[in-house]
Amino acid sequence: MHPSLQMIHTFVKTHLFWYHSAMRQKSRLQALFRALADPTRLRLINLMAGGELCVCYFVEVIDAPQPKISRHLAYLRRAGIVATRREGKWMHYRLVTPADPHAAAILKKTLEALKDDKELQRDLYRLTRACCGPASLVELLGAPVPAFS
Amino acid sequence: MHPSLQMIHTFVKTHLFWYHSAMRQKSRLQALFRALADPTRLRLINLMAGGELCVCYFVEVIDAPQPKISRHLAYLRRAGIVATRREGKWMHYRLVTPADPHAAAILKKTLEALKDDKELQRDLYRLTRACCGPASLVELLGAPVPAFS
DNA sequence: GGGATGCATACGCCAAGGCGAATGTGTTTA
DNA sequence: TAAACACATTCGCCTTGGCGTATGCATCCC
Repeated sequence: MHPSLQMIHTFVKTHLFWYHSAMRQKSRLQALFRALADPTRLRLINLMAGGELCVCYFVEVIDAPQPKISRHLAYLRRAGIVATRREGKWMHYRLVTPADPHAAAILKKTLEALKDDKELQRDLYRLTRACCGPASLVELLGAPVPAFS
Repeated sequence: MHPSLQMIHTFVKTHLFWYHSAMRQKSRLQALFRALADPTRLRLINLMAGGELCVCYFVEVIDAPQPKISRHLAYLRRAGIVATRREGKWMHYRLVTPADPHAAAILKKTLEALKDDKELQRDLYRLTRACCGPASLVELLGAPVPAFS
């Protein structure tokens, strides 16, 4: 490869995150499956199925270190499955429908499957407690009330 | 852990492959997604969609070293996505429907998605040539004629 | 402005798994 | 029975990505 092209490639690989991840994926489907092939990410997706949530709820419900949650959310964002919205200190994450209709259909089926999982149903229960129960994050931290279904 | 239990666990982990892989998977879905998160395996699955095939066709169509094909087929077998049938020297691989109806639905959607992929359509074209075209595997090696649709 | 809060990223370590090359195993054929 | 064939497995190397820990960055509050 020509030196200047090598430099460009190195720059792209180092700095342009989205371009880099787009270059690496052989197919949209493969990227989707890699994103779904992790238990924590499946839990996150299941929690977002009811509507957008801010990170503190994920940390509370999943009961994992915050960097772990953030890393998985970043992975989902790179895969184009979730989008973010900033509201002051809080970052809200929500599911987005993939552009590829096939990927969208597979993600939809996946969400239906997650809905039937016992452990993931417990996550949703813990989410309602984190939001609305006694000593909820809403009143403890002033966290924004999620508008989940 | 009690020493004897540790010994059992070590034995299981070393020798009982199925049990080990079953222990490791947090959920059926995660195992399915890991199996689908590879371009070669997606190509294999797409080729099997029309019916069972023996390994030589995969090697011919994918144009990859035979051990690579065998390794990916073994991965799919461990994931419970394919089954095998021996016929003399030849090993036939076929798709099987997962026991979990959700996994089955997702796999079905995936197969539909693969059907629309241009590159994978070229694989199917190459398969017809490998079977039925001039200098096909059927007449070169006496390979069994696949009964694909 | 300075601390506190909410979240993101960097770093080092480790396991999973993909690859080519070599070798092993089971079956047919000569 | 030995060679040929079809396929499976093993080995060493490397990349991906998961994790905890520490740190960086942005925003809000006093």
